[in-house]
Amino acid sequence: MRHRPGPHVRDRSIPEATVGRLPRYLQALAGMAADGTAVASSEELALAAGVTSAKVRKDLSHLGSYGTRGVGYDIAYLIHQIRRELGLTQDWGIAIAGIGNLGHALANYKGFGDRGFRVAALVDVDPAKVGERVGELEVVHIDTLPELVKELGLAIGVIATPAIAVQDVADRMVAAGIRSILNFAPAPLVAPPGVSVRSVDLAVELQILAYYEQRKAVLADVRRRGGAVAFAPTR
Amino acid sequence: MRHRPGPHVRDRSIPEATVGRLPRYLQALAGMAADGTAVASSEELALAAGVTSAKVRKDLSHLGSYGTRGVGYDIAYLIHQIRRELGLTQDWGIAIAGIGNLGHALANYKGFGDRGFRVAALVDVDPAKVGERVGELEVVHIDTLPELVKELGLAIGVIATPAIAVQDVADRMVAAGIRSILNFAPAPLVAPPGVSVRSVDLAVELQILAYYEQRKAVLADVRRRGGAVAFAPTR
DNA sequence: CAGTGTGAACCTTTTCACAGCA
DNA sequence: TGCTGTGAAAAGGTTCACACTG
Repeated sequence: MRHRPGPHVRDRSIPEATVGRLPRYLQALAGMAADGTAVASSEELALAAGVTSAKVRKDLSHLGSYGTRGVGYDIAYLIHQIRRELGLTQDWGIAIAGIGNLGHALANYKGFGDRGFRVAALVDVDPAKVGERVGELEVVHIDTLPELVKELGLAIGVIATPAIAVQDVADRMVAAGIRSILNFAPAPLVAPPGVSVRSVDLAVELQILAYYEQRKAVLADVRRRGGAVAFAPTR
Repeated sequence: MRHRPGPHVRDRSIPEATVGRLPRYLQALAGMAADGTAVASSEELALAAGVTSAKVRKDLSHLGSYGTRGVGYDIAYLIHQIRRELGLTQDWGIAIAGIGNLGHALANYKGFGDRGFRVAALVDVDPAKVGERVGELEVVHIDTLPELVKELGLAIGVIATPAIAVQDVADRMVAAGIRSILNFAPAPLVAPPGVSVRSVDLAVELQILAYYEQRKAVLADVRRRGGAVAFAPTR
């Protein structure tokens, strides 16, 4: 049950896999624009984004026909269209919960501001953390989240707490009116329907690499004995 | 061209999607074991890991038949099997390159040590950073990477540099003998075949959330006018 | 008889290959 | 002529449903 468009409601949704790649195209296009390039073919864009040209064409075709046959895509125009599609024409206020090592790093991370996200609030449960200055912000107690969300118009919450606190913090965020959560803590999280959640677990990424690394060792061994092998995926 | 097993070489590879979930099962199982539970059904494990029970059974079936019909899975035994499959019975030495905000946070991140990864080296190109102590380690110049890799037996490199430095750092890592790279910098990275790469871009995750957040607003609008809607995926 | 293990159906994503347009 | 846009085919992943077994 992914799509149930009503009568006369054109389905404007874009495949999930494509949504996941649009930010990378945006980044690649920004690099080209900075170099003064005006037009890019699907082949060039694919190279810069690290995917195949067929994927680029298929992905972009979901946004509309923004290319010119025989020529390529107008970079500035395509950047605009992707930004519009991703909803990056407005800027998004985000709240970071859990101001430990990772929370600090996220609060200071330049990459957010550059790409339309404004770190607008830092919250923590620990009274000892409250009042600490991090960059231009002061850490406040998580109890004030409901007011912050209303006053600052926050839509996205980032969780950088220890695993044990995840569900509690997520519940508080949802209660405060936040409807999108990015979770960095190594624990799953349940949220009511209508709230989007993405989880990034740093150790999980390493464990996946370890699997393929180990596999390479095993395969090298097999190969030495005369079997054929295939390389690990690189995503 | 993913698989080309030679004659008499049984294909022991596990689907990529399954590999991506095994670490989560491991985590869920660890939690259950800590609670003193001895056996878990696919239903219980699914709940704890945030997936469906059919997925759990299918995923685990790729490892072998480690469950008991009518009963469930022996937690301790299953943990052992998954750890073995992921290659977590050995511990992996990792090198972190780029000791800025994010590099600091990663160097101090407890979650790595807890799960079989040992941060064994911190490197940077900036001479001003060299010599700085972070936790129990001292930052050394990236030029010493080849010796570090050999002496410490490092296999995995983590890149936490600015985007501009990514490719250079990756090339140095590969030259030094590292064959798995986890990249946190917001730039794509090309590596020779045989080197696995995973990229995690914090701003990309936010951009994906922004898309669904924006979409919810649009859909709420459509719904108000009488159309039917579907919710954004929550992965 | 509860719950695993697994074919088969279904859905999504990727890749192919080429018609059609600037 | 060169490159986009897109149907059609192939591959990969998920869900269903039930035979089988401890």
